[in-house]
Amino acid sequence: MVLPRSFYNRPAEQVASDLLGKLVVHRIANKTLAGRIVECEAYLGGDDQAAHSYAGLTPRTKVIFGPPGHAYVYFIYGVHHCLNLVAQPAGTPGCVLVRALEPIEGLDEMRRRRPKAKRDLDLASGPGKLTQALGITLDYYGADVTKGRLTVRDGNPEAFDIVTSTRIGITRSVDLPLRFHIADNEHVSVR
DNA sequence: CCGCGGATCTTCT
DNA sequence: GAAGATCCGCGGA
Repeated sequence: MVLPRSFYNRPAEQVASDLLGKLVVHRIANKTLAGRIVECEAYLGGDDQAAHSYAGLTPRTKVIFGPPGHAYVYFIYGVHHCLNLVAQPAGTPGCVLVRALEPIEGLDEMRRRRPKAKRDLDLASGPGKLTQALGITLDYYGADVTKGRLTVRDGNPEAFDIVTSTRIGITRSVDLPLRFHIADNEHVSVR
């Protein structure tokens, strides 16, 4: 079942924690590419200086200030795309960076899209890797993930432990405990 | 195994 | 101008 918009209409850290175990599903070129979210990070409004929305409402960040349940995709270091899911009600910035997926469906196609991945563990174990593996680009900036080709769905209901830690790769607001990942999962980007 | 730097686009100072 | 929510290949230990 596709997650409803109400799922995202909550504080970003709550959405981030609850996104663990859910599936990111992309239908492209008659194929279905799907991965289980094993790691993500919340980016907040207010005092969170690491959040892109901290710069205010700009053409790039406007989707973060918009209604929940949409994709915020951006291009970084001239090389990589990163996928975020917008949380919290319209007018209140907040989003969740999807940092790592465990490949579930369409492995052959993912391998084709990530020729540099030596092992399946390298297919989607990082924010730039997973967008390449699933074929997610700026075309999905602002896309509604409650319908269409890119969606987020319920996963296997098996239980797992959640580990909370500080976020990775940022230089400001580094001490906030806003990174969440599934315990003992091999596909997490940094262990 | 570890550390360094290149890639080369977008946004902001 | 410079830095950035990254990844990969190279060289050295």
